[in-house]
Amino acid sequence: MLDLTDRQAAILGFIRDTLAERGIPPTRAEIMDHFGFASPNAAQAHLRALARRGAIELSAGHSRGIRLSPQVADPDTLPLIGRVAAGAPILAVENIETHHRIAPALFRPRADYLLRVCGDSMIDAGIRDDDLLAVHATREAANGQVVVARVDDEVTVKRFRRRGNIVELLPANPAYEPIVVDGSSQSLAIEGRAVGVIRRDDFSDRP
Amino acid sequence: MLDLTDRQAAILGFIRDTLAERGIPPTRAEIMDHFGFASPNAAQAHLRALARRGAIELSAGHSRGIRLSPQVADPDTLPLIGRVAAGAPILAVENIETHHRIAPALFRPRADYLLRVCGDSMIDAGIRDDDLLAVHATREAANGQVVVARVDDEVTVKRFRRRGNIVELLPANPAYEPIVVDGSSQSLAIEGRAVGVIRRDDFSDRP
DNA sequence: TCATTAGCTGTATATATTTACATGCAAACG
DNA sequence: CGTTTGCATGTAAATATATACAGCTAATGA
Repeated sequence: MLDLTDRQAAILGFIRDTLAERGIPPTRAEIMDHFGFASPNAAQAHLRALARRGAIELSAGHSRGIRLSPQVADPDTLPLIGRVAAGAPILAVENIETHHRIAPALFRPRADYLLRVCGDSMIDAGIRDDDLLAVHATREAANGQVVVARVDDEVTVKRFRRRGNIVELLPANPAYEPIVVDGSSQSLAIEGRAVGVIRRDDFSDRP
Repeated sequence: MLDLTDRQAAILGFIRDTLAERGIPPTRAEIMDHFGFASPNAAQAHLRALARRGAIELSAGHSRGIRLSPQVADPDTLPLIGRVAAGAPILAVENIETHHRIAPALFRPRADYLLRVCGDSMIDAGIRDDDLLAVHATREAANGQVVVARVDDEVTVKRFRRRGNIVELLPANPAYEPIVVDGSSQSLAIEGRAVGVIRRDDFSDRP
């Protein structure tokens, strides 16, 4: 995912540890001491490498100006995907609205991201407009599971059903029609499986 | 709780904000700039005052050596309440099944605990058996809101409606009857308001 | 083979940061 | 009434910190 060398991973680990133990990131000199470097510049070079790889962000001119990037910072956050740009991978940066502090392991299997649900086509399955759907990223789906699918660049949430060569994407709402994909005229890709839902709502019956 | 002056609370708030926005605590000079002080010593004096009151901890000789004390740093877990023992306060230790890593501030107003839902009496409001209901602990409820209420030692989740002296607790499922409390024969206590729901489920239509 | 990258040493310096000291005013406390 | 506390100004110095420059070795890929 981030493709760090062992050494870089160790430096990143030290930053994480310092943050956890002292509440502040380390200075170059502290990194130097911890790893036994003879020059603060060794630490500086590592930090720049980590920044280049997106593991950390550096803020110039400020002491301890090191911040862990969101994915690295807290393994207990999930990116929230809003409107998915046509053609872009779901997890592309431009689709990420924000990160929420929710342990991915709260769900089984583990959630990889949250997807904001648009429309009420799955309402009978208890999935409502504006819900945050917890999604496990996988290409595989079994009949009856609710999946995040991409049909001709359009991302949709539906119940999956395969019959021989034909895949049906079934809404859970009588007002909607099933999507039938025969594999030749349209392209279909399974992006993930729904593993949970989060709703922020006071359930009030008055607007 | 901590008995801070307004000014001290403002300083503490700025430290918290800086931490949230930049990932590092502010320096004395940054505090000075933000509040328009003419001297970094004003900030220094405030920090010492906050440390004396236990709101923060200072580590001498280190830049940005400010850390929020545990009580001040907002906790990022919510207790999960399972079966509520008769007579015990909801948040009593014996009711807490476990803690889940979910930011309380993900919900508005802030969630104080999660309650495992038993039964499907609120299914038409999208609250299902075994869901985790995010609850904001409060004694107050407005008509139409979904509340956690205690009627004669029994804890239940229902929609709240008051008509004069009579309170109705309405299920969202035609198979159930409303609970009517007239305030004399039965005791009623509002424990909190529903502010969200978390479901761990793959939504599969097969058991 | 040459450019690039990772991973360092060593030196130097500008600047960021903490922190002590001296001082003042107003309000609260015993 | 004297003392402490909250809230500041103003100055100065020690020290913590970031960061540039110059160079080195070994491994890697074009």
